[in-house]
Amino acid sequence: MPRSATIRTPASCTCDTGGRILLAAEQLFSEQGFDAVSVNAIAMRAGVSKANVFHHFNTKIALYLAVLLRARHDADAHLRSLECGEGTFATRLADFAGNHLARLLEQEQLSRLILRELLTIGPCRAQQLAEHVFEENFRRFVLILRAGQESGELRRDLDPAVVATILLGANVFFFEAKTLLRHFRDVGFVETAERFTDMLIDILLHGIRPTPRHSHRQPPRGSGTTRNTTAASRRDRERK
Amino acid sequence: MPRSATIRTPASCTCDTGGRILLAAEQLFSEQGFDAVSVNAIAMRAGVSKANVFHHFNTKIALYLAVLLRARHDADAHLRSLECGEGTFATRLADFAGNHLARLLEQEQLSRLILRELLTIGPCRAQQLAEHVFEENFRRFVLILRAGQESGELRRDLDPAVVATILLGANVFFFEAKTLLRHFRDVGFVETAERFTDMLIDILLHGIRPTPRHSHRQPPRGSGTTRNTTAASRRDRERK
DNA sequence: AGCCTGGCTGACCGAGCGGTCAGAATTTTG
DNA sequence: CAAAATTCTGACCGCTCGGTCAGCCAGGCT
Repeated sequence: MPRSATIRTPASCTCDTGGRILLAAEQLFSEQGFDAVSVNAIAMRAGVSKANVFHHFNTKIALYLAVLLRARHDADAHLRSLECGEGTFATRLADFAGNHLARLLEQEQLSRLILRELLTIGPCRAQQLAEHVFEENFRRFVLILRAGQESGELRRDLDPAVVATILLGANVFFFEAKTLLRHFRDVGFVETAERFTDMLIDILLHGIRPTPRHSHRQPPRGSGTTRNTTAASRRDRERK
Repeated sequence: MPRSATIRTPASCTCDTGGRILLAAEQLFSEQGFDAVSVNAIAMRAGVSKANVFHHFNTKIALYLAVLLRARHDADAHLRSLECGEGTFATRLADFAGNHLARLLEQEQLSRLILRELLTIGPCRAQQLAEHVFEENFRRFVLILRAGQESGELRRDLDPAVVATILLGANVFFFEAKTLLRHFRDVGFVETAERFTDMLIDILLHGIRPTPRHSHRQPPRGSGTTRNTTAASRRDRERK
């Protein structure tokens, strides 16, 4: 039995051959999609023979599943590492939104891979896998929102799932369309994801209609030096 | 010169052979993407021979471009037909959001096609075409928002493009993820797009934090008979 | 030494791909 | 009616695809 029947453990994969294949596959799949990438191309980028790819992963689709599986593993590990329970509702919301968008952007290839999978309808391939990926984040987020409702910091007449959809959708669309948005006029917020998160949270919290609080601070457009920390120093104002 | 060199006019395409091919291609491309669909499959669904497909469209990619072109034509025509200028800012916003989401849903296949195109990075294929599709809608929307700022119904310290991104992103994500969201618990708004639009506009206008206005109307969860008209009868409350 | 085992490879296979072409079938034109 | 033009098809081409297979080669064991 020369073929490795067990799925390769997600860890320990940058030095051995299987890891190189997995890495190459991740890059190519997310750049061009499943169908457009040939096993030969993966083998060439990994610096091995095509037959060797089939030696490590029985079929092309098994390799694809391994890539998706590793994506899920990484996502879970990263998000769980910053499992936050402290802070006000607003700060937790901003933290979640900022971290979610940051992860989308820094794991650009995997994000595209999963979003592409989302568009492929039907019970085919690994849709349930992407489902698991999303459900974990979604539920964790809904929990934060529920807590906000119980503490009185979030309107009780809102469906938390709708709020979650709006926030996640804004982030995902920002990610999907940023190459397009960059070419539009009227758009100046593409390069700084933090500014987008700030404005998103601001809009979600206060709405877009004029209020006495917002009518006076007119020029927040100047790009100051508000950087580095994700969401720690930006919530000086507005608390409770 | 047997081949039709000129691109087929988008209209007049359900009876003649070229139209049948175009229709079949639109369905298959949007279901499975460009690479996963063979010309043979398109020909079979259209009920013609493969060679006949190449008789009407010189190459496979020319056929793909024709499909995208027709999508843009239809989108422009439909959206321009309801070019609204009357009503308050809130109603115009709700109208735009509702119509945008309705079009996403009713033209499901084409929407998926364009979103998939959006995920394929690089200067390849017809990305600039999708760019044109989006830019038209985006600018029209930003114009509505600018008008709201000038009339004092929208905060002047907000970047209109950010507001547009949030709203469009919510709709697009609702569309993309609705098959997934349906399987989640905590989610009960998937089947009725109108309810989602209502809550989205509500959140955008008023924010998610408790206000005296919203603290009393607790149970909007019951699914009444609020249907049929897109956004005409729903703005009885809240005006200026 | 011999041998075995597992990672690895070049050569190969059948299938299906996008695309071509000569010519049949049909319609238009004179 | 016949001729010309157009629409359409079956057979075919070169090519690449996912996948297979016999065997090479290095290292560990006895």
